[in-house]
Amino acid sequence: MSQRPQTRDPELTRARILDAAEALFVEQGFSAVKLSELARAAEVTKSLIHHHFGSKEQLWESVKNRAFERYFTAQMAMLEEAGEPDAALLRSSVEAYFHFLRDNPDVVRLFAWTHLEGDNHCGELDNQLVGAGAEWVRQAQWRGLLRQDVNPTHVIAVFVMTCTQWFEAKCHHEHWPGMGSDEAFLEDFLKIFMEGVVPRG
Amino acid sequence: MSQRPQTRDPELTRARILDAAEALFVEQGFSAVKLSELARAAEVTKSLIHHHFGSKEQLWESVKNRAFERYFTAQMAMLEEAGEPDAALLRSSVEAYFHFLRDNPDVVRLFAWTHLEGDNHCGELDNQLVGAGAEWVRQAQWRGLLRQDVNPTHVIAVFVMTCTQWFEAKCHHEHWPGMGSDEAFLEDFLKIFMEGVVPRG
DNA sequence: AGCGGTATTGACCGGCCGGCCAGTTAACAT
DNA sequence: ATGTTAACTGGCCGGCCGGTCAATACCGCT
Repeated sequence: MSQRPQTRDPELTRARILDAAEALFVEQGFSAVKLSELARAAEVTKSLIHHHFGSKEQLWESVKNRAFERYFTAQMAMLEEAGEPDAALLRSSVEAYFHFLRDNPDVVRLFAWTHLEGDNHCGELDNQLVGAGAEWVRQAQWRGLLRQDVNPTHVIAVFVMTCTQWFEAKCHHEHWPGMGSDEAFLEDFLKIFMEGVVPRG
Repeated sequence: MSQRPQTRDPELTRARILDAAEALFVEQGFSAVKLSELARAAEVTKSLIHHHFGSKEQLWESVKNRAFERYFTAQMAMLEEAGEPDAALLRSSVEAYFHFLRDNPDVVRLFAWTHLEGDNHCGELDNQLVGAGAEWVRQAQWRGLLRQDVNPTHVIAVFVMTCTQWFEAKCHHEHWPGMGSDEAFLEDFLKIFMEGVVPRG
């Protein structure tokens, strides 16, 4: 049994607890996680968890806060990189979002858990993101680059939900007959989506 | 306290337990449900639950089996009603699926729980459904009624996943700025989807 | 050096969880 | 009537859950 370092580092301890908690909560869900298990995983005592976070529930809140903050800043960064709105940029935004979810499965599962809890925790942050995305679509519509008879928020919603569900329900449809790889599906989705949002020729 | 009827009816008892269990599991998830609570809700003793179902886990399996069977037969009935494949029928199939989910929120949550558990429980049944749907799309493609450069299974997947996520993540996006009602979203999704799957004119 | 504060520990607690079992009662076949 | 089977009950149990608390170890400040 390797001894813990003698020096104290409360921030590192908090981070270790948060990391272990995120892994377990994301894997098993809030009520299935046992504090004893979590303490073992984080290599701290149970009491220390209570000392730093108060209760299991507050810890769960902290985990969600931290993860959503990460999600939000990543998305905002992507959004700010975007330049002039046009169809090609919409396509690459969808690709970027899809690949972000692929590379961050924890975020996907966290969303799923909060959906089931009816938790709209990341509400304000998300409203900002969606608002910015919708505004972006609206500008492209004004310029005649996207069809104008659809609600811009719905355009965002369609691709966000398709990408999200692709990864949330992976275990469900990955064995469907004829189903392709991540990239093959994205390719076909983009064919349908892009053809559906450009103005009718 | 109303007395239970003196006559015995094991099937009714089983059904009562299954009903109560479905309600609780769907609401709270497997590990958050307590057998004592379930017994109270079903108006039976805890022992009786074990007598009929063995364990909490087996009960959860039974609940899922029953619910997925219902889902499967409903979907199969809808599929068999479908006639000649064409674009209009695809549209009405999407509408039917969307409204089915709207009217069966338990099914939606059940799917979400099983996704998080990595449970591919309804695998075989679903493969049949998806296979039939994809075959239907393939025929429409042969006849030139749908574009031929997309995987038929992906066409099914796109609309199934969008509809599913719309209801699974309702609490998440229902407050997004500019988001419309169920029907308004379905309308816009269909505009995009249908325009995306018909052959380019 | 001495002190205050807090990070950290381990022992402990009340409560309740899922599950079990011995016993009772209704249904039914003969 | 009587024996058999299975539905049903109440009481109980071992274990572990989240949480508490007094005691200790370490750090920063003066």
